[in-house]
Amino acid sequence: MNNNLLLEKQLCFRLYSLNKLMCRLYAPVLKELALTYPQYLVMMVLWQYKAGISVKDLGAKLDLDSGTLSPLLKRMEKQTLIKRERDTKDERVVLIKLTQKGVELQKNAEHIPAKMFAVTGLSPEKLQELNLTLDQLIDNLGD
Amino acid sequence: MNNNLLLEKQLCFRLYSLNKLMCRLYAPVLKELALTYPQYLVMMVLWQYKAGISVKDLGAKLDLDSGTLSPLLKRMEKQTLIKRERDTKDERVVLIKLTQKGVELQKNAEHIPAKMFAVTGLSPEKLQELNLTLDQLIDNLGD
DNA sequence: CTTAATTATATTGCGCACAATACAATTGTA
DNA sequence: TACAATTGTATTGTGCGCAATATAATTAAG
Repeated sequence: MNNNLLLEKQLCFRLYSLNKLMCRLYAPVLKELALTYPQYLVMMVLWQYKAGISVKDLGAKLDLDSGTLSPLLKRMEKQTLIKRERDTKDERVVLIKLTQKGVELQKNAEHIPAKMFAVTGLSPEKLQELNLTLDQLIDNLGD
Repeated sequence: MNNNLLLEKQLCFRLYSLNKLMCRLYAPVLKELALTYPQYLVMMVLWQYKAGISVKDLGAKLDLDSGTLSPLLKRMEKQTLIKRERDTKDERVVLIKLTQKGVELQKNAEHIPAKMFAVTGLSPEKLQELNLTLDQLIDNLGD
């Protein structure tokens, strides 16, 4: 009797469950900023690239394609968090830039990382070690 | 300048990325069984509970609610992998049972765990250690 | 200069996740 | 025995994630 197909044995199920748990823990915190979880990830990139970034480069950072990003960015534009404008140098490129509202939202987000770290219940050392292991795994899976 | 909002620092982003990478790695393997990733998780539970299991208990094992499971199970029923029948003891309960086709599919899935372990590039010891850390984290996040 | 290939983005369709709601079956309580 | 509360499942609507396809702009090759 082969028992390798037990749910409890699967690394993939742990990652699947943890990702869902994380999303649920972030949801109420992000609701105060009127952001979804993927939108929060986009905002983190944009807060880092305040000069603007193309959809392509944004997709490379988040590992998402235009099929996901196009509608997501349109929703964010409707909330006036971002602007979308064609690059005059290359009309194929759409540049994403924060609006003033989007820039200012960062102040309301700066408390989040510490708050979320606290709920993990991990020590800083253990978190650091886990992050390194996960980075190695991401690398092995051919990111 | 607060740099805690960098994507690269987030545990949650690593879990988000890894879950997506895992899904993509499983997709071509599961396509041979005509299963999606969540359907594969459901099948693993059903292969373990061959006598049948209620939607509620299935949802408890997978941490999914009826809003996700109901349509998913209907699609699996349409593929004749499962049967859905009301419990005569309590008509509110819907029992999920494998069909003969569903039972036999297990043979075609037994090679998957070893194959997926190989692509992680982790040693058995490292995998074991990671699984324990993730279980602890799942526990801390209040599963 | 033309035309073929490439690139960047958008669109469509499908399958999850999940909040919110609805509803029928069961249980608890007076 | 009424009838209120609870339980188990289904439905609706929104937002991803991604494969497949389309299209316009740019670049490459001859």
